[in-house]
This record gives sequence, structure tokens and C-alpha cells, in this order.
Amino acid sequence: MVQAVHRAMHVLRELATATPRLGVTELADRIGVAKPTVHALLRTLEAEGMVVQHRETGKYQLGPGLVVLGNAYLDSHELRTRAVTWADLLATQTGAAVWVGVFTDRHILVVHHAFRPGGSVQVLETGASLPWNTCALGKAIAAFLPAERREELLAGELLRVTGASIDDPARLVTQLDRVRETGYALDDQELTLGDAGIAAPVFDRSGEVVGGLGLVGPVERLLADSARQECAIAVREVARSLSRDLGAPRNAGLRACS
Amino acid sequence: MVQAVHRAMHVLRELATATPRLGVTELADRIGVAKPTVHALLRTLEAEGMVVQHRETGKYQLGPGLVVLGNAYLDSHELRTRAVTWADLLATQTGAAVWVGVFTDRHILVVHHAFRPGGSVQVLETGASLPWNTCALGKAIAAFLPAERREELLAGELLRVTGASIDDPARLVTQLDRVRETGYALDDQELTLGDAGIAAPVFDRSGEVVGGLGLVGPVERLLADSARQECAIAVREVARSLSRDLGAPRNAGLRACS
DNA sequence: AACGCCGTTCATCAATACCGAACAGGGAGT
DNA sequence: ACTCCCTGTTCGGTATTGATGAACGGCGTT
Repeated sequence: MVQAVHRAMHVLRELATATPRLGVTELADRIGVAKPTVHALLRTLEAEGMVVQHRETGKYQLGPGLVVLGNAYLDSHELRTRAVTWADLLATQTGAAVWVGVFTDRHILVVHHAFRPGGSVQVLETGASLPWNTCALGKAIAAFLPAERREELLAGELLRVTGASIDDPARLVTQLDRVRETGYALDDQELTLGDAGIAAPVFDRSGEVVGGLGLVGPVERLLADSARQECAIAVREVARSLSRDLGAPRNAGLRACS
Repeated sequence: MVQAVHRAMHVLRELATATPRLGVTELADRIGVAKPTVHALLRTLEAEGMVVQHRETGKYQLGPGLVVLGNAYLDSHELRTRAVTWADLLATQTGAAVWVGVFTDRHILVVHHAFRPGGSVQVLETGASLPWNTCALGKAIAAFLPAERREELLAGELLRVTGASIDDPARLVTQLDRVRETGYALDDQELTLGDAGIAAPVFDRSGEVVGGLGLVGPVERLLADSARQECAIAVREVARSLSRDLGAPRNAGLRACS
């Protein structure tokens, strides 16, 4: 492990969590290294455009280079590029917004967001990072992870973001079991009050889950008895098509049940 | 300059430009360091989630951590957060898409994209990086940079992306002069065939340009004699309001004319 | 006016990151 | 089926290089 790089990333992540900018001293305290060290790291990161120094205060904040790299990741992402058309299709078909996400460090990273058609103002959620246990996408993916990783997840911290968020491992276990039976996952205002989600897993060539795809919208519209099943079927169907696009075997996901 | 960090960023940038993934050997060749060195860098970057190893081929590609950092940058970006509402306003007012951008390394980075209202399918351009001389945003910003930076830009390489792209420094100089007179910049299919742009600069507290804001849309609609002036005035007006929001002095930009 | 805080620089020292050579696995070509 | 070559990977020694404490200059505050 290259220490300098590790620390540089630590700096970036600290800058990402902290309010707009941080000073050298505060940064040094937070990550526990000497001030000049942090300074050197910041200077090189600045030269690379990953960090910018605020002219007035001398403090540092994240730089635009990160957006370029982030976008390059998204563009190179096979799941995402393949998912775009499917997501649009599903959005027009169901009249709801569609999210495509992948698993990252106990969170779901939204890599694509197809807006609800014809709708009013909508915030773009691409790039958002959501606790895995609070969204349908997270449950859909987690359910099909290898058993050991699933246990790690359940053993770790389960964040709550609304009153409806589930932080009880036992309840999650039964939900995940059910997801494996039905092939799709639900969340009921566990991420956003008033919003629900329906998601299904996506598999790759090797038959492992690489991400998920799902609907997001008002509870009333998504989970009403009339619409619910129809939506779930549509989501599952599109997710399966996407998986086939990625070269997944026809019965991908079955083996993960163990 | 911390060498290890510099090299790590070099690795990331190389992975960003190259097609999906790169092998250790090829990467080592490209950046001119020994193979084990690159390997060590990749391993630490992988541990940080900035890089992922493709399970089948063993090659490496960018990782999701970059998206998280990139989004953190966007969220912490004062210009962007303040611009969102203004951009929406301008989009509904003019019926065209609105871009907000900043300057980065001879390119314009689009940090916000307000969709054309009610429209059909549109690609999200947030995160796109465009040669400065090929878009109205770039010219609007460049025109108000300090004279010396402007000369650097004009002296450097001027990329062309369409047949209409301007790579003649002399022509750009006169265009920039005109931008300073009128307060807005134009581009006529210099970035995308069939699309034009109208943009104006945005200033901050200290009176320096920090970015720009502009319309993007079909030439016929944007540059037709009837609409053109109306659009330009709207853009300039909104950009000025945004500047005031950021604390810019009322006559910001005048001093840059020197 | 003096203090304290901050970002920055410098020179010293040792940790540490770099490298050459060697290993293990896979694929392609015979 | 075997070989060869190429890949990603490991190892240990060397000196490069990055970390550090102490000191500087600017700024806002006291």
C-alpha cells in the first residue's frame, strides 16, 4: 500500500464529507498527520486539479478534476451504458423515474437516473450514495450477493434515514429471502418520506450481481395494490433483459440462493 | 510535489482517457514507470475504491469512488448550487437547455445542466468537458480572464470539434473583444453541428470570473434574428443576477478589459 | 500595538516507495 | 497436447523521497 496515495485519498474523502472547505491545520488534525505533510499532498492534488485553494481564505476544497474522472467512470461503466436505453423504456412504460445503481462500500451508488416522463422539476440523483438497507435497489442487489458478503452487510452498521428505515437485521433477512423468491425488492418510504421503490437485480456474464435497476416514485402510485404487481413485473422483466444484454446466463441469480 | 500521488493521478487520468480498461503492463508503459510500481499504486487506489479490477481479465478500470468525490465537488460548488434555480428559470423562460460551466485546464466543465422544458429525450451533459474555444461558455469566460491568462489560452493549442470550430487566434481575439463589449458570447455550431450557444460570464465577490451560464439549442431557434437578441439579453440578465447572488460588485468585469 | 492563528517554507532523517529479477497462471498458436 | 509468450503478481535491497519539527510572514482579532 502506497502510503502517500492512501493519505491523499483520505484528504479527498475528508474534504468531501466536511463542509465546503477545510484548512490545512484542521485537515492535518482530522487525518492525524503533520501539517507540512498535508500541505505537500494538497499542493500536488491542486496541481492535478483535484483540489482548489479558495483564494480569499487559503482553505482547500475539492476540485473539478474529480468530476471529469467521475464522468469517465460512468462512461466506461458497461452496466450503465447498456442500461440507459432500458431505463428510458421503463420510465416511459411506467411513468415513474428509474434509477440504476451499483454497490459500493455498504452503499448504493446511483449511476443513472431516467426522469419521470413529462414531469415537473426533478432533481438529478446520479452520483447519490444511499445506505444499502434503505432502498429497493440495495435490497435487490444484496439479496443476490454471496452469502458471506450478505452476512457482513447485515452484521455491519445499518443506517436509518427516515422513520421507516429498517435497521433490524432479522427483518432484513426475511425481506432478502423474499426478494430471492419473488425476484424484486421493495422499499416503503425507507429512503424518502412519501417515496417508494421497486427494484430488481442485474447480473453479468459470470452470473454475479453487478447492480440493480428500479422505479422510484410516490408510494400511492407505486405500491397501490393495482399498480404494484404490474410495476414489479415490468421492473423484473427489464432487469432481466438488461442482464441478458450483459451476457448473463438465463437463470442467473439462482445459484446465489445458497 | 509528492511523486507517488502525482503518479497515481497520472494513472487515473490515463484510465480515464483510454478505452474501458487497461492492463498493468500497458499502463506502466504509458506513464513510463516500472510495472511493480504501477501495480502498487493500483492496489492502493483499488482499496480506496477509485479503481476496480475486472475479475475476468485482471485489467483495471476507474472505480465508483470517483463519482462520489465528483459529486461532492459539485455539491460544494458555490456557483453551481446558487445557479440551479437561476438555470431553471432561464430554461423555462427561453424554452432552451441551460448549461452552467467553469474553466478547467483549457476546457469548460459543465457543472449543471437544466433540461429544455417539456422536451423529448435529452442527454445529461453534466460533467462534460469541452474545449474552451468551441463553446459560447468558454468564450464568455475567457473574455473576462486576466489578459495574461487569455494570451496563454490563445497561444496554446486550439482544438476543433466541428468544421465550424474556430482555431484561428486572430479571429478569437476579435470575438473576445466583442464579448467584452456586448457582455455575451455566441457559438454557431462550433461544438455540435446544428446547435448554437449564447452565454454570459459570472463573477464572484472579488470581481473575477468564476464561470459562465448559457443557452444551448438548435441554431434556427437560438440565432434567428428575432430570438437572438431576446435570448442574449435574458442570458446576460440572469448571469448578472447570479453574479450579484455570489456577492459580485455591480460593475464586475469592467476591470478585466485591460 | 501585541497577540495568536493560519498557510507556507526549509533542512534533516529515516521510512518507504521504487525497481530488477523472478513467480504463477492463462491463452494462443502451433 | 504441448509449448511459448504474455499477463498480473511477489519479493527484497537500495536510495530516493516523502514525512517531520521548527521557524517565517501575513492576517484578523484582541
